[in-house]
Amino acid sequence: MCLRYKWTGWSELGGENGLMNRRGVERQERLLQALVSGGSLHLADAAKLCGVSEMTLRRDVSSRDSLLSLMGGYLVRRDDPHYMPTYDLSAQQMRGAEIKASLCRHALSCIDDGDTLFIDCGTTLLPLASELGRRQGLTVVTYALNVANAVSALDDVRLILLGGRYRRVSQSFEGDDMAAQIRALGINRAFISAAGVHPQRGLSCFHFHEVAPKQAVIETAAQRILVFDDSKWDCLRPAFFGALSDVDIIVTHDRAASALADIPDLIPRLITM
Amino acid sequence: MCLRYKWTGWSELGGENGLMNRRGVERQERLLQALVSGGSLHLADAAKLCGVSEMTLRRDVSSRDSLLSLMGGYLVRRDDPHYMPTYDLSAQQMRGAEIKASLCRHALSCIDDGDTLFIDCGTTLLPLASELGRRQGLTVVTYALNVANAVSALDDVRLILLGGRYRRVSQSFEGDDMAAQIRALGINRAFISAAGVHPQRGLSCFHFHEVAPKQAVIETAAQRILVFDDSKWDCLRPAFFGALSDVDIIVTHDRAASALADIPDLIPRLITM
DNA sequence: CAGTGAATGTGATTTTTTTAACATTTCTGC
DNA sequence: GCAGAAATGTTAAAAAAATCACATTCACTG
Repeated sequence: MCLRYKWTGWSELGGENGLMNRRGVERQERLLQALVSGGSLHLADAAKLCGVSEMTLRRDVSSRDSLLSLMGGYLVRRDDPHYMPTYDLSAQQMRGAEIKASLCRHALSCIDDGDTLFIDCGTTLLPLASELGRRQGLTVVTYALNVANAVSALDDVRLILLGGRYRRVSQSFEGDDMAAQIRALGINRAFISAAGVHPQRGLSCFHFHEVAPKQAVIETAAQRILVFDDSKWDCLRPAFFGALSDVDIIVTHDRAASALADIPDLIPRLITM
Repeated sequence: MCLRYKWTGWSELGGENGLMNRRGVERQERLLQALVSGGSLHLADAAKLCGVSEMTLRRDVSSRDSLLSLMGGYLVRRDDPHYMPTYDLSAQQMRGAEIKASLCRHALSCIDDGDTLFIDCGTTLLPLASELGRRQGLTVVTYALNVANAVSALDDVRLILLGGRYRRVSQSFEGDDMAAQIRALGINRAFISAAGVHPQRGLSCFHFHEVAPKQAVIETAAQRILVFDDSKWDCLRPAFFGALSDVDIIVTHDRAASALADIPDLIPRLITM
């Protein structure tokens, strides 16, 4: 006889709002460890390993503080938004990602085997970093954690990370002597990003700690390649780091490309799509 | 009139054995680009994006030469280590992970709010790094990429990464002046890992480039905490970096713990489980 | 040690994904 | 334009996963 007058159900308690219990945390710890080096684990196997039912694991995973997630019956580590900017790509986001990817395809064509590249921070150049496996004998210099992670996955590419204090906002490092370190390296080709590109005022970014490395690279690299998408065109950001004429090549498209094409005697060479 | 005398069905032709057609390859190219930096895409979104039915994409994906794969309704890159199925997760491995996690729980109890910690490379201390969110005002110094990634996810922890040339084998960086940088920092508590711990010969690791930072830390840190599991006990590895008496605290258990407990006048304090 | 609430298990139900079979459209060479 | 093949769409059935409702177990407290 259904006399339970105030039953609210487990959903409310244990669902997406709740926190995991002690043993739940322990289980998660185990599974997380099992997946440290990536990979996925079928729910049934995981349940057998932990000695609990699938349902229990489902409940663990659905708690708000879980670091695991379940997709199609497989447990995977919940994506760190840090270096997984596009987790669950909707059609909208895809557009932006596709644009960046196509910019990077063009940028990739500038690269020769054996180059020593600099890759700037931000998300624009991330697809470039992931595609470098197609060239031989490359060395990549960067001060961005997300770029370093992408490059670290490529077996044939040497990686040099300029360390220092980590800045979450830009996912990059800030160091006193970064400029000096950059000057000590022989950078062949530098891929530079910008949060703002203005026809008169030139290149700017959000964070002041990015200025020193950017300028050091502009100063020392043999070839400087600016890559930016339309959303940055005609924008001013707090920290200026250079002029349009400080770069040798510009990779962009659409609005920015046609505006740039109209500038007479533009110094950088223009690559558009 | 069903006179088709030799109809074998599509399954045989288009299934796992077949190759993709021209447009299929184009579609895949597009989707692959969208997923360059990892992540996943729901089949329905992908279908909308490509302007075809879900079924068509399913057929693309199931062709032998596809670089995409489908898990639980989501498209992912087939080579993405994040989604690689982990087939053989033996109770053995699981046990190792569990041991490391429990060692790290003990290590965590050594930490006070406001500490400046050093965390060594390897997998042993990885669970420690992920748990640091429980303390306030911490600063973490490391030269390991995996540790840096774990710490970068924690909002309240300052991270200082000692950069340089990346070494895949140890997921850490090698730099000329790393020792100098470490000496310039005020490290409060250093968590040190070792690939080999020998009762007489002391502490060793696999890679020579780890020796300089480890020794610099041992030399300068206020408190040195060695963490290792049983599999390292009584082992000699190529590169020696210190003696047992160079550390202040040892966190371990089982075989190693009882052997150490038998050593008279052992200098480091022992924490076991 | 009964009683309570949290944690977990079980099986039915609903939803989603996968597969299969066949219809329809598009392409290609003549 | 037409035949035939290739590519894609549509629908139904099967399989798997996710959710739900409630039963059971466990760990405590008084």
